[in-house]
Amino acid sequence: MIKEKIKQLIKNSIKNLQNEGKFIEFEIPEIVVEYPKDKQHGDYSTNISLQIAKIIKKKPLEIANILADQLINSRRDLFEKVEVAAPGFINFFISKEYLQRQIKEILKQKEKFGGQNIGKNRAVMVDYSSPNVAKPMHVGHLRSTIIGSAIYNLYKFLGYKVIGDNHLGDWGTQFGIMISAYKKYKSEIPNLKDITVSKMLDIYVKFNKEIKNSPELQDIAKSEFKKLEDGDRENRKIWRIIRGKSLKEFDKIYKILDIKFDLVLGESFYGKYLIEEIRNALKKGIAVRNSDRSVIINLEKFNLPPCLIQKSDGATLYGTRDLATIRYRVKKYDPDKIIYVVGNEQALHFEQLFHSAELLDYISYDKLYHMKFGLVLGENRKKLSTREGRFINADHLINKVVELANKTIKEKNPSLPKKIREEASKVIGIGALKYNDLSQNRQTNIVFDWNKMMNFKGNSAPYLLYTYVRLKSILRKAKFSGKFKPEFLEGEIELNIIKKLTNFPDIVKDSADSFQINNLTDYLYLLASFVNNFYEKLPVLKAEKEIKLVRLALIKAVTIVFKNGLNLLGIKTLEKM
RNA sequence: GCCCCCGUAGCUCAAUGGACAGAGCAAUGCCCUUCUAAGGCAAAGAUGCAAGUUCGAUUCCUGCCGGGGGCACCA
Repeated sequence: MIKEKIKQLIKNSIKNLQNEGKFIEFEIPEIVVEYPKDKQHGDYSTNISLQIAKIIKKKPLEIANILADQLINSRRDLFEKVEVAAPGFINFFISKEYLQRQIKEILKQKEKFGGQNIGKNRAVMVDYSSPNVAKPMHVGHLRSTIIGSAIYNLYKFLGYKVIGDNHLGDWGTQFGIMISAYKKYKSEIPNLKDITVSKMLDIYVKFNKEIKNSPELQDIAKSEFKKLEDGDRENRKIWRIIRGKSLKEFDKIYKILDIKFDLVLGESFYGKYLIEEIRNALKKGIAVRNSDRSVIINLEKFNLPPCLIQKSDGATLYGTRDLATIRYRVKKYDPDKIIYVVGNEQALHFEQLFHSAELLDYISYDKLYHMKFGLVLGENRKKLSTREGRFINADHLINKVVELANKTIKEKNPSLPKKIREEASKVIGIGALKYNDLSQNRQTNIVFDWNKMMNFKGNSAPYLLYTYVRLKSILRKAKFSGKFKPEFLEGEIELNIIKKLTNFPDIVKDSADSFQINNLTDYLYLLASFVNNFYEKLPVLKAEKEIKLVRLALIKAVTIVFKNGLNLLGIKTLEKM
């Protein structure tokens, strides 16, 4: 946590100067420490002197020089130099000795470098994946699943008590459609217990097409859902069987992706709280009942359309269940944050939901986060729609990527035994798939592109894994004994790698705080390119004894950080590929 | 019509209001008798338009153009 250290030092320096009467009284502005983009500008930088200059209307360079003097004198062990760059940037160059000590720290920590107890067991809930029952999982849910599980890992690593909840879409009018479709096409399904998910989808799509021609089918679907909600025995039975079948399919995907949840409650779980939910909202005067018997929460003061929580036929909606879910979660876990990993398209819904939850006094608005991401669009740049049967099946995608990985290994490394190859293809293929989603921050919609998904070069998981494998290969040939003399670690290439390694804890924290996992992927990619440059230029096995030992230590330290970093992304590491 | 997201190199992406806008793919030229060439090195290439705030704008404000999504009885 060098960033925090530097922040503290700056604060102290400013206070010292103020005590000496150097600056007139002013509030210390927010101190921001950055990682500069290139080597020339040092290892960390801040433009705090500019901020101060703005407040006290003095020359930034002058202030920067005074501050820099203070800083270097305060920690000669930490900084090699503290340099002022135009117009008011202060660059910190970490000292060689400090870096040499850091490699020992990293090696001491073995497999957990960067794990911190910032969370102190405070709870964070992550709501992710949440596919709709009775439909195949598609790429959109895959994004939520992958991003959600990474954010889960990050918070866990920081010491939070994290609860991952797969909030299944297993309730609502869409289920009314499913039940109606089943009843309509019953003759095609001799035994409900043998129904497959693809058959479910088939009749679902077929029924939706029919709705377009005869809109009265929509009403039938609604009433089937109402019956389900009211406890109709037949509908409950259909629901139970279809739900169970779907869950089995989902579990297969979660298993291959190596994704776990603490809770899989689903929307249906909250059925029993919904009447109370509506009554409660009415009683508090937050919700009102319209003349047609529907119930809404007015959100005009937030410039939002009202949130409907009960339909005129008495049935409940998405919003009702989500409110009940929040209330349940707060009561049971008292989370610091609830993070919803859901696509952009639901932005309005979450705005409504979060404001409603605050109005109802369940939880404050700023503890609720919609971690949104761009939609995955089809090749025609239009939204993929399950209803219309246009989607990319997650199952299919996973198989295809793993298959390609297998083929690639066969080409690149034909001597690798079949069994190892097959294990490696899973790690590489699924890693590539995950990395592709995690390395992007922007909320731009993504046009689904097979070529990109299958790109195993450059900034991709296979590149990171390749780097890791090569390091492991060296460690197999010359075992690292743990003994080395850090003072032999002094080449620029090696020191730059150590600098990078010491950033790791800061990067993990920043990624979690800002929900920007691509900070972490960018970091790992840059580290990998440093390392590739390193073993291209500097021999390890053939180096002189002390140099060899210290380089082995460096490699060992890098593998520790790599392993931690990749695991946080949900990517496993491997020994050979 | 109203609201939200987005517009950066030929393509896909990066950049808490900061330094010279970073990468990868594709295309060009080098490097496998040396720890896995899924690699390394070199050169080339970009902020939709117009004003504004600022010492400083890809980032913030306003307008326009372009793409996508959403707007109570779906989730």
